[in-house]
Parts: sequence; structure tokens; C-alpha cells
Amino acid sequence: MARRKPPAQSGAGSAEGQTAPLKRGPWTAEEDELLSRFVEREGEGRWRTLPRRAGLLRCGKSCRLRWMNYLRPDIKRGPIADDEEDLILRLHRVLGNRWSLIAGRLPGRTDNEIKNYWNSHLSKKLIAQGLDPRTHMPLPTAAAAANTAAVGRSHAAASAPAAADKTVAALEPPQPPPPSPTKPTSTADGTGCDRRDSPADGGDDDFAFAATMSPDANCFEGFGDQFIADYGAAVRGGRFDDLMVSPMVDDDTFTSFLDSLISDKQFAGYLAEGDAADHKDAKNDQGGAH
DNA sequence: AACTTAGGCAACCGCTTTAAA
DNA sequence: CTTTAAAGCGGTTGCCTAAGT
Repeated sequence: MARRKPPAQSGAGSAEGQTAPLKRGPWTAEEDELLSRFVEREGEGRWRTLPRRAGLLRCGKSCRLRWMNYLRPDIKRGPIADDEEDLILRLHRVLGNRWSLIAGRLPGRTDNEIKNYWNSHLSKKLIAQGLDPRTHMPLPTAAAAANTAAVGRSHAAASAPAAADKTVAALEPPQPPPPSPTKPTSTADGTGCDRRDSPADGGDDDFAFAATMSPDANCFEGFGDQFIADYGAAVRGGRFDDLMVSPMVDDDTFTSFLDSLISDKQFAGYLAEGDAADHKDAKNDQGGAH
């Protein structure tokens, strides 16, 4: 459907070390067919060399993306259902822009699809509801905006309703977004948390947490409450990654926690706790910040 | 009917992490 | 231990189309 600039066949290809010019832009049915048949025959992987082996004039990255987002047989097509949307909202509240993690909870949906759906639908929906799509917290009121403006950022915030996202960004208080939407780092910053799936473990985990864990880590009872409490605090303090290094969290436990989000009851509890704390924080904020 | 604008989404880009050499 | 290849991720781009003027 969407099309991309056909191509000045440039850059990305040269890294492949190929002499033939690499094709870019939309895929043709013939290319899809070639790729599908090749992957079905040879399996996924070795994307770098796949194009040559499959007879495609594409870079490996492009092939992988096409397969993952479009050709895979288990891809679910069609509109996002209400329950899927609801789950996306819940997971995003917890995970932030970790699209692959969110997608992992929605069988047949790709991270790209969810990301697009979020950007084009859900974020606007939240804004319409007066919620910040990044934090899921209430957006600053007009009064708060005026306040902010008075402190010094007079003009960026005050207007431009059309540029909703930008406005939100402009109004965003110093508080960093919870599950750090941009480049949440992992082991590099010492958290021991990698948001990516590791090929070594099958690529199906939610987080590769620090190996350290308490003996109780596999017990989700209790962990859930503590995690939610810790999570709420961490999120509100913008310390998501701190939380992730918690020694009580391991893959299974966190996975169970995510699964629990599908349960209305537990999620409602989480929200209630979070909201209560939010209100408390809000009061505190009014007292002193800035 | 012609033109403009905004929305949707596939594809690309740049970066990080992991595993292998 | 260091380097490099491979894979994966989130952000961004830009084309197409529908809606609005």
C-alpha cells in the first residue's frame, strides 16, 4: 500500500559487498514469491547472504523486514480488534515504546504494525482523552501550561492544537518518560537489561534480565504486588531501567507479569495503585516543582 | 473538477547487542 | 581479549489515498 521512493538505489546496499545495484522501494509479487519460497525451503536466518542465494536484488535487512512484517505465514491481517487495542494500551503503559515486546503479546501482529497503529490511532485517542500518550498520565491542563509558560518557555507550548504530539512534547515536564521510549539502554548502562530478544534463547523472552535473582523470583504471587509497587514508583520517577535490574525479576516472572495484564482484575489493581500515587505526586508537584 | 491537506502504513535508516571467529 | 558479522530494535521517511475545500 504505502510506497517508498523508488530509488536512488543507494547506500544500504553497498554494505552488502555486492556489485549489482540493490533494489529498493516497494516489493513486487515476484520478489515476495521468491523470498517466501526461499525461506520456506531454507528457513529463516542468514539474512545477509539470503538475497544472493534467493536471487533477490535486495539487501538482507530488507528481506528480513519484508518477511517479518508481511510474508510470514502467521501474520494476522485486518484491523486491530477492540481487545487487541485494549491490550496494546495496557502493555504500552507498562512497557512504553517497546514495540517488539508488545507485539510479542499479540499473536500475528508485528511490531511495525503496532507501532504504526499506535502513532496513527492510539496516541491521538489518548490525547483526545486528555492523557499523555507517552506516560499515560493526565496531560497538563491549560492552567499548567500557562504556568509553564510563565516560567520561561513562553511560546512553544501555548498553542498549535494541530501539532498535538509536538505540543505534548513541549509541555512535557522534566520527568522523563517512564519506560524510556527512546533508546532505553541495557547492559551498556549497567542495568543488565536487554530489551531485545536474544537469539540464543530462542528470541521469545521478554527481557534478558540480570542473571541474579532471589530465590523467590519464580514465585509470581507476591512478586506481582511488589513489582507493581516498585514499577509504579519507578515509572513515576522515570527510573524504569532501575526497576529492570531488580534482582527479584527474571524472565519467567516478568513474562507472567505481562500475562497478568491480560487479566482485568490485576491490571485494574495496578491502575488504581498507580493513580492513587499519581494524585499524591500531583499534589506534591503543585507544591514545589519548578 | 481540481487542488490541498492529513492519515495510514510499508520500507528504510541508524544504532545496539550478541555471537562467532 | 578484540574484531566483525548477524540480527534485531525503535525512529523516521515518504508515497498513496481519502477527505476536505
